[in-house]
Amino acid sequence: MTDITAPPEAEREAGSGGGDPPAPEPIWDIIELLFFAYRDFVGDPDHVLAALRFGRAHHRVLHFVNRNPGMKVADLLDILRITKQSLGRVLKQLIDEGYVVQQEGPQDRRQRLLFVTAKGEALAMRLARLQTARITRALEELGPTGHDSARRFLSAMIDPRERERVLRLIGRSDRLRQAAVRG
Amino acid sequence: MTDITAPPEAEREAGSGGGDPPAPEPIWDIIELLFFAYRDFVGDPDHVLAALRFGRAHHRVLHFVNRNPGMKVADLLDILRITKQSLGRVLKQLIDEGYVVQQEGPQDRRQRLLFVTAKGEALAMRLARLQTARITRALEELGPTGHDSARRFLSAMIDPRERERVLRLIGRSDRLRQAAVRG
DNA sequence: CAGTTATGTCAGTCATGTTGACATATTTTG
DNA sequence: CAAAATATGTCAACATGACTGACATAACTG
Repeated sequence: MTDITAPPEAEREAGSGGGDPPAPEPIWDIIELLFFAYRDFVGDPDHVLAALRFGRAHHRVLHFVNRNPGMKVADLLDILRITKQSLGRVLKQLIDEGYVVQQEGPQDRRQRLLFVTAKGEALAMRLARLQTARITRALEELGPTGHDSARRFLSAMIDPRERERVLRLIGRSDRLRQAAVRG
Repeated sequence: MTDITAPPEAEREAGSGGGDPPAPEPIWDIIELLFFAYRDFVGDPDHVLAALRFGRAHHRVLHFVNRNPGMKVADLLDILRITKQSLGRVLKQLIDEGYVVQQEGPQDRRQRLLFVTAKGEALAMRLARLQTARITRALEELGPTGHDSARRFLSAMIDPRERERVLRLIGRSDRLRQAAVRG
C-alpha cells in the first residue's frame, strides 16, 4: 500500500513578497481519484451491456426505472437531464427488447408510467450487483464508518440546490422498491 | 439536513426458507450518489469550456498535460485509455489555439513531449480551481478527517490492478509540477 | 370548445469514441 | 549498414449519445 494516508496536501507555497492572494493549490488528488474511480465504477457494467448491444444511456434509464417503478417519463427526463429525443431512442430499444413496459396513468391517461419487466429487473439487478461488489470491497478497506463517510462526502459534492431533491429521491426509491417487492 | 447519517443499509430480507443465497441488496445510495456527484463535479468546468468551444475531452488532455509537463503522447494515451485518433483531434485543437505545445524528445527525437503554454496553464488552473472549490466546500462539511476519508474511499474504488499506478502518477505529478514551478 | 400538458417522432447536427489502413521519422537490432 | 521495431500522425468510415427545432396526437383543464 502506497502512502495514501500521508496527505501531500499542497505545501502552501510560503506566500513570499505580497501581491495577489496566492490562490491555493488545487486539490489534485481528489480531482484525479474521482476521474479514475468513476471510470472503473461505470466500466464494470459497460462490458455486460456491450454484449447486449446496449450502452450507458440504456443503463441509466433501466436503473432509474427499476428504482422508481411507475415513474412518469417527465420525471425520468428531469433526473437524467437529457432531452426527450435522447431518452426516446434508448427507451424505445429497452421497450422493444422487453426490458421496460409502459402503462397508461390511471388518473391521467396521457402519462405513460414506466416499469421494468422481470427481464429488466434481472438485468438492472445484475448491473447493480457488479457495482455493489466494487463498493463493498472498497468500504471494507475503510472500517465501520466507511459507508457513512463515503455517503457524506458524495452528498456534499452535489450542488446544494439539488442535494435535498437527490436525497429525497434516493430515500423514496428505497421505499418504492420495498413496496413493489411486497405488493 | 435530511437523514444522510441514518444508513438505509438494506435490511437484509431475512432469508426465509432456503434455496439460493439471497443475494444482498445493492448499495443503492452510493451508486446513485456517485452518479449525481460526478455529474455536478464535471459540470462546473463544462460551462467554461463551452464558451471556448471545447469539451470534456479537451479538459482531460489539458489537465494531464498540465500535471505532467513533458509527458509523452504514448503516456497520455495510456492514462486516458483512448485511441491516438481520438486524442489527435482534440490535441490538434489545443495546439492550434495555443494551449499546448509539443517539443522533440531530447534523447529520442521521435517523441513529441507535451507541455502547456502559459495560456494553457491558466485555463487548466482555472478549471481545477472550480473543481477544488466544490471539493473544499464538501470536505469542510466532513471535519478534519474528511480529506483522508475521501481519498481512501476513492482509492479503494479503483481497480486493484491499476491502483498502484494511479497513486504513483498522482504523487509523481505533484513533484513534477513543483519542479516545473521552481525550474 | 380552446388552451395546455404529456408524450412521441422526424430530421439534422455535434462531440467523442471506435477500427482499419497507411505514412514518416527515428531508433534499435541482427 | 540494412531491416525491423517504435513513436507519432493522418485519412476515412462508423457508432453512440447528446443537442435543437418543428410538428403530431391524445387527454386533461378551465
